[in-house]
Amino acid sequence: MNLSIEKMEKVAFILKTTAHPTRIAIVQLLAAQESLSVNDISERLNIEQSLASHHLSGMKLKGILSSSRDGKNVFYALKMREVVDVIQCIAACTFL
Amino acid sequence: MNLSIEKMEKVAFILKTTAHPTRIAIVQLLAAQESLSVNDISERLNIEQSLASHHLSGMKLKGILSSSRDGKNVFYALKMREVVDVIQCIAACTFL
DNA sequence: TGCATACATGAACAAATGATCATACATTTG
DNA sequence: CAAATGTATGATCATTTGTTCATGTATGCA
Repeated sequence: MNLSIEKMEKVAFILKTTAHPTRIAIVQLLAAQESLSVNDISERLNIEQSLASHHLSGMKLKGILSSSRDGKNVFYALKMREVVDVIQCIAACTFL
Repeated sequence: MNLSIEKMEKVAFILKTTAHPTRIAIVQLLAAQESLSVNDISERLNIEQSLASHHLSGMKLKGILSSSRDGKNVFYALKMREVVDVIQCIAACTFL
């Protein structure tokens, strides 16, 4: 395939954005749920609202998630569904 | 589907280990070359020997690469070939 | 044995990251 | 409008990461 430097940097950027247990958990939730509010996520993952918000807005900023407000709630959804495959791919390794 | 906490941590660990332009470049080289010496790699990537060695030994420690000495040279090779697919998967995203 | 080549290692430092806390902003409801 | 609920943000701090430099170790060869 022979990736360019620029492409490798972008790939690294995406991998880095995904490479965290909490963020992987978020992707897993959103792979099954279409969209969830910040509260939903922070409750299900047992983390503080603030921390969830930080992770979510970061992932949105980097193009992995999208969000839309509905009343008091902000719902996040997967935008870059490819990350699901990436996670599944690594998770499928028998030696893990 | 439905990864355990432990599994998510392991996946994050692997992603983190891969998530760096230089390390992605190393994986790309080793996807095409079977095995390369530290010097080969540092020359092709235009980085210092010391830096290449740090990256390589880190990746070995984390199970992504293997190494074997042949005379004065130490040859590194891909051990966890799945990371190639992970990189290709992300790189294939049209929007990158 | 001594020197050159190839790698490894560890200290040191800057920069990035992750978590927490306090607080600000937005929306709905009384 | 005031209070309550849901979310965002920014400061702070500890930890991790990436890089460089100096130096150490291993192997081959004169």
